[in-house]
Amino acid sequence: MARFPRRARLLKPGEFQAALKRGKRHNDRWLTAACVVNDLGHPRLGLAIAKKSVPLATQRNRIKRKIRETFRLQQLQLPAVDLVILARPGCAGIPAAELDRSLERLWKRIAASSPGSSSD
RNA sequence: GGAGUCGGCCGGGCAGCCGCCGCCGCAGCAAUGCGGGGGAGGAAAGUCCGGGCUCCGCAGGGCAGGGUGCCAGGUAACGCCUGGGCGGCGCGAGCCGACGGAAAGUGCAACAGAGAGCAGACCGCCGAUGGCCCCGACACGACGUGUCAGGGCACAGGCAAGGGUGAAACGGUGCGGUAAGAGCGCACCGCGAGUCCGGCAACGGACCGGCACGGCAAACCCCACCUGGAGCAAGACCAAAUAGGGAAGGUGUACGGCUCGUCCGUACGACGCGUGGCCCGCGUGCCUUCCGGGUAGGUUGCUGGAGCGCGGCGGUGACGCCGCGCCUAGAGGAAUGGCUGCCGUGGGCGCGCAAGCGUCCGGCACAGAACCCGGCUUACAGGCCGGCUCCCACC
RNA sequence: UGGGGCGUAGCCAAGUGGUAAGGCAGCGGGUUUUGAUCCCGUCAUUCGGUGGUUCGAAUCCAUCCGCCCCAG
Repeated sequence: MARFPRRARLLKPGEFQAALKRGKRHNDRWLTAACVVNDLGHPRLGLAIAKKSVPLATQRNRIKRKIRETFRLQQLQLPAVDLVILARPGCAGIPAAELDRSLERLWKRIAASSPGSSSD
């Protein structure tokens, strides 16, 4: 069952810093993913949707929900990495389906980049 | 039926599956699992005001600084709200107004213009009075003087009505008046720190007075009232690792003593650096335990409150009082979502005389709690309810 | 989330009630064989927007918009 508990998230500033500083980056048209391997056996997600890129709070929330939902559904196919998703400027008003396609491309690239995917 | 105006309210609905965040119950050492129940707004926004709460400061009062500004009331408080006054807009219902003081003082007014503040005379008007010139009549006396009547000049002087400048020119209109004019006089309007009456007051009415007192206080200012500073990243508690602070104990060598012990006394400390050694100088102990401050991190503040609903009473109203009922988000890199079906609603297209039916839509606003309230302001697809006004038609 | 600051030509900016300084850049001209330098001229229909006060607003007041900084 695809759940999304607290342990599957990045919680502390240090964890974000580590992913952003040492992580490998995957860029798409609207989003950037920075990921670094962890030793937990499952992936963890952190979101950094800057106010500068998406000025309206309601749109930031919409994007974050969409990312979390697809992460929830895709996490069994992902390797054990800490990853931070950043919003790039200009993605404020894009339609939901466009965001879905962008996310799908990202998940595939992350899954392909690291050989050992989490199996449980 | 149309146009308008004011007030109140909603701002998608119902299901199914999969998730997210608190709370309660049960099980478990725990992680967690199962069950129940809850989970964004009218603006949650802008942060423009006012409070609560917390810490800091503080005897009281005043000054400075800041704010408010017709009057009265409401309120925890307000720059908010209600009622009233005055002014303006509208046929009207209604709407709008930073709306105290310019007679406390100091200032400001470019350019234009004669003159810009108790001013001024450019064009102009007059020239009654005085002056000069022309002419006539009369008197005296002999070509002059005087008196009177008429005409002219614009010299003295008078005027500020009209023209012109300006945003603004020292009350307005009319009549009288005058040489021409002028509040010089009168009527109405305006004005007034006068008197009386009504009103808690703002203010209004009547009478009286006389024409003096221009504008700007979102210029300084005066008057009245209010006002300490910072903010939940406030503040409180627990508290690693590392470094440093304080306290206690232990830890080196030599000699001597005896009750021969991890004992007592005395002396030298020891190590590193500066020169290998000495003197000298500088620097530093090590180990154990405890204490205090305190970082990371964690806990708390954290949601029951000037609360919401209904009813009654008082008040024109804002609002207040009483009774009954209800519990209604508390996250923390941050939940309140995803997919699907049906309905509602809007638009396009097709069929149909029409009602309507079918189909498509990546149509259905503004927008997301972060300590909590009261306001203001700004954004907002569409829709519902009620009061009132005006116009048209008909009975 | 809270606190603070700024907005004047393409850029840097002065001006704080009375015709919007100055510099760089640009454009036109002059000087020079040509270029650089230098000289002259030109460049603000909304002083971020909208209302208001005033005779008059970049300036004073209200409100909205945009940008930047600080506090983890």
